[in-house]
Amino acid sequence: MGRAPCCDKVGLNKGRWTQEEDQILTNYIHANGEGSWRSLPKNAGLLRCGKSCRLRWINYLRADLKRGNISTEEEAIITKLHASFGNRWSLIASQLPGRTDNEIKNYWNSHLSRKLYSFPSPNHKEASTPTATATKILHTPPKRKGSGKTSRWAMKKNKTTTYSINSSPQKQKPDTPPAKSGGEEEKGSDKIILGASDECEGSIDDGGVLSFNEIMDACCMEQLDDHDLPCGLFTVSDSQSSHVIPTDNDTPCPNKSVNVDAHSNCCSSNTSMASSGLDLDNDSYWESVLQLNNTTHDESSWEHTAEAFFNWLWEEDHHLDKLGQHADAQIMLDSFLS
DNA sequence: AAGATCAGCAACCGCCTTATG
DNA sequence: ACATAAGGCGGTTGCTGATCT
Repeated sequence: MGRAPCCDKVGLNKGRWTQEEDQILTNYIHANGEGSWRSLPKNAGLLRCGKSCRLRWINYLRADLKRGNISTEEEAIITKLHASFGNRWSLIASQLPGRTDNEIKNYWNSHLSRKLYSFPSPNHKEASTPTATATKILHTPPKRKGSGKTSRWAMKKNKTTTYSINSSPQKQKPDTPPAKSGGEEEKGSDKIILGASDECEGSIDDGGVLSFNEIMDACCMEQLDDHDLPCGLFTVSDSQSSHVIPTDNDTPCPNKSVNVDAHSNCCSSNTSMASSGLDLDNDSYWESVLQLNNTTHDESSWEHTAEAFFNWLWEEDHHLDKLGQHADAQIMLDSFLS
C-alpha cells in the first residue's frame, strides 16, 4: 500500500491567497521549515491544498526572490537559454538567482515570445527555405486548448521586435509596419522575418507568424520529409557567404573523422558538417572542436562548426540530453551562445 | 463616462518522475 | 516488485487593472 492521498480537496480555499494566509504559511515555514507539504496545511491551520502551499511559498513568499523588473541582462539570458533548452523553465530559472520558473514562464509568454526573430536566409531555393516551411505550417491550424480569449499577438499588431540568430534584440521602429505575415522575406533584405505566435490562428493571412520552436520543428520536419534538403536554418553567414547548403551535394566528406579545418577546406562551402556525417555523438569530435575554438581565428570554420552544432542539436530530441554527457559540448554551447 | 478590449500574472490542472510503504 | 503518494514541472485558465473606442 502506498501513501495517503495528498488532500481531498473538499472544503479547501482556492484562488488568490489572502495576506492572512500568506502570514500563516510564512510563520509556519519559518518555524518548521519547508517540506511535508501534505501535512503542512493541516498543521498550519490553512484551508489549502499542500501543492498550493508549496507553489505559493516557492513563487512568492520565499525571502530570496527578486520579484518584478526583469533586467535586459536577465532577458538576454532567458532568450538564449530558451533558444537552447526550450520550455524548460525550471532549468532556465536555475540560472537566474531569485527568479522562479513560473515568473520566467509568464515573462516569456507575455513579453519575449511575442517578439520576432529574424534569421539569415539559408538560400534562395524556395521549397526548402524556412519561409516555405513556415508558410506550409501556418496553413495548418495549430492545436489550441485555450479559453477562447483573443490572441494577444493579434491584438498588438504593430508590436514587432526582431532578433538575430545570436539573440541580440533589436527594437523595430514603432511606426514600422509589422512583418508581413509569417515568414515573408523583407524586401531588399537578406533576412527572413519569422515571428512568434503560439496563439496565431494558423494562417499567414491573418498575421500569424512563427515562434522559434515552431521554426525548429519546421526545420526538423523538413529534414525528415526531404532527406536531400538539409535544413541550413542555422547558417550563420550572410548571403555572400558560400557555405549555404546546396541540396544536390551529399558527397561524404573524406575528412569526416575529426579535423574540422580539413573538413571545412574540402567540403567547405557546400554541405553542413552535420549532414556530411560527422559523428557529433563522439567525444573525440567535441575535443577537436574545442581545440579549434582555442586555436583558430578562422571565422568561416567557426561558423561551420556553429552551424553543425545547432543542426545536430535540434536534429533529434535526445541530442539535447547528450549535451549532458559531453563536457566539451557544454563548453561549446556556452561559447556559441556568448 | 462607460463598455469593450487588451495585457499581465497568480494560481490551478494534470502529467511525469521519484520516493516510499 | 509493485502500487501509490509526493513532489516537480509545464501548460493553461481566468481574474484584475490598464487602455482604447
